[in-house]
Amino acid sequence: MARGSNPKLADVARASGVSLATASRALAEPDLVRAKTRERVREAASMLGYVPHGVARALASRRSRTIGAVFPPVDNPIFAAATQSLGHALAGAGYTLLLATHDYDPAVELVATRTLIERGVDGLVLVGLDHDPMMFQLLRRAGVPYEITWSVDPAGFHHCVGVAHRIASVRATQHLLELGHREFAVLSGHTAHNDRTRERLAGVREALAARAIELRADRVMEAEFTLPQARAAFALLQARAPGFTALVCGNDVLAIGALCECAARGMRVPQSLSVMGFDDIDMAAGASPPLTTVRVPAAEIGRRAAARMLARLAGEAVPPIEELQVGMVVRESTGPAPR
Amino acid sequence: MARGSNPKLADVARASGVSLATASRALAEPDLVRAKTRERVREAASMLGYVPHGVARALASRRSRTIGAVFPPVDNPIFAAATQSLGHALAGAGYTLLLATHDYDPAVELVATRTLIERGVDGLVLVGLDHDPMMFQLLRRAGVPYEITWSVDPAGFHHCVGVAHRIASVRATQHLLELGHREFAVLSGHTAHNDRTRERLAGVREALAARAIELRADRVMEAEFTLPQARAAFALLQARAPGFTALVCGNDVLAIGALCECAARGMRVPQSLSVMGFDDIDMAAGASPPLTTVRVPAAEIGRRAAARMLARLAGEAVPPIEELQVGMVVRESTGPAPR
DNA sequence: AAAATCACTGCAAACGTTTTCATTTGCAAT
DNA sequence: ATTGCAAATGAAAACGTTTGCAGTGATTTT
Repeated sequence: MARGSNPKLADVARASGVSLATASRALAEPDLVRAKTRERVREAASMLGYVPHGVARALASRRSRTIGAVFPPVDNPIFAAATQSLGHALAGAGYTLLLATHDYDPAVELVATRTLIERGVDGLVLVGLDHDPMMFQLLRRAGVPYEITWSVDPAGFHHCVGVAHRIASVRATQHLLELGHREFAVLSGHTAHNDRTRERLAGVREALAARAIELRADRVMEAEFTLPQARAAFALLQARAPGFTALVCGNDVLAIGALCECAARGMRVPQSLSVMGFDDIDMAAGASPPLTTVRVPAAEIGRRAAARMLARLAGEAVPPIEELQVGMVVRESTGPAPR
Repeated sequence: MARGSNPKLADVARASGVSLATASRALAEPDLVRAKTRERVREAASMLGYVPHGVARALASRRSRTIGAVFPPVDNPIFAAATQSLGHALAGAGYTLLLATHDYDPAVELVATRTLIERGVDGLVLVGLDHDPMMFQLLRRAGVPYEITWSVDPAGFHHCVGVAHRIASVRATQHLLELGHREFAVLSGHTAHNDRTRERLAGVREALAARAIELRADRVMEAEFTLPQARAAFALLQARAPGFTALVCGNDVLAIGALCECAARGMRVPQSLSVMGFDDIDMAAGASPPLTTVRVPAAEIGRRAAARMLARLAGEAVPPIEELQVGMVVRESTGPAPR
């Protein structure tokens, strides 16, 4: 436990007979010192087992090489994938990802963001546009650059990389309409504090309204993004307002939950009910029946967010808005409407 | 972008007419200053919108209130659950979780660990016992306390909180034996750099050996922990050495992959093949058929790891080893052996 | 040969806190 | 009033780097 006795840069400098400044440069900016000196310092460093003190470095240089991410729970596969690729891309550039999660609670999110800023992150990655108003004030005061993921800001006010949820949702609904469905139900995520969910729901409404088809209020149900909750919500939907032939789900987790419940009650998909997902998580292809869904490039969003942030930190100009394309993936959970 | 102009503690001190030291104490150790002074300082702080500079604080106090975690990819639901609960528990105690992931590559893991140590984490949470030998040297030199999760160290050398993979695996295999199965196959995770996987496989072998039942080498297959890989591996297993009636899987992801492939080829589970999982992820209960598996308390492992680490940092004595109980969850993917 | 340029190197001042130690203050007991 | 003591405060030294500026030779230019 000899933590206090860790070699510091001063020890390396002494061991290699150079000044602190030169030792620092030899390790951080190799081009600035003569090759021979550089080698001497490096050797001394590895000899002593020197590990730079990142905290001190951050204080002195006013950059921590750390990016914070404030995400919903990563037990949702799409967020797991995005954080994964985000972290990977950042690590490749010598940055570390500091991850915080918030359970869809804006207050928790605010605290987490504040904590990350205190920890001195060089940049932040957020999810969606719905935040406590204090968030943006906090971000502005701190002068921390941030990227918003998943959503794109129609006002063009924030840097964003995401997809057009509403349009994708319209397309998905149209797919069902083309199959002849007229009786719709929606298994949505909670719309409070979640603009993606709201947009997706709005997309369904928009597509139906365009054909003058009613979406009954009792056929819209909100549930948490977990399998058990989704099953329960679907059961409730069936009990409350049966008779729909198409179910549009806020995401794949909800859709797969619905499929599980269908299987459990011997309901045939897609013969008696078509189920549409959203996201195209890994599970979707393996579900039974394989889930028709909208592919959202989650990992790509993470990668792009990393790339954009790194570019901005390097002082490069980055287009404020980057919209990624989504695609319908038609599998076997949707079929012609029964009569 | 007025980052440079952020108020610092000195500004707060000046504004409230006290010294730097008193201002620091008023905010960090309220009991040490007179109530009246404390209020004056607090007021000045919120007036100015003062946000403490965590990096400077960490440097001066030699504690960062940050815990690092080096995990396999969190797209595996068990790790997502564990990091989630870990982060939660730490946040509740004013600590931040710094998460790094490593794709089951010991070299990457070593670099990530080193990075976290450089960042000044107060403690580390690792997964399993298989690590680059340099890891422990690094940890010892840095004097950073660490907790190993999932596995328990038989030698009692490290602080651990985990489960007895081998014994659980023996039990799971016995369950299949009791159902009359004699022809076994194993769909295992990669055993390199993964002691949990090896122990689980060893458990199967042990249980079979006890009944003098052979496990043919061509009936053991390793695959990555993803659905598509699992499906492919299962297909290969079927092609290479068909005829087994029981399939023991290294985890639920692999098992569900196998179930998907069974469904795709019209193979009836459990009538013609029994499938056994491991972990009891959310999906397991919803799979079709619902998966028989071994419940591993992933979230609880995260919580306990946090509690243990916090206790140790607070100087409390913590029993070095904590073994959590696992339980068989018998659902519908296992049944009597066909004849 | 002097001057100008260049590539390195070193000194010392940040960076924004916490914490030790000494000093002052407030208050109760003489 | 004085004393004694604890509680509250302040001055200044860390914490381990980076970095602006100045200095040193060596090398080139005039």
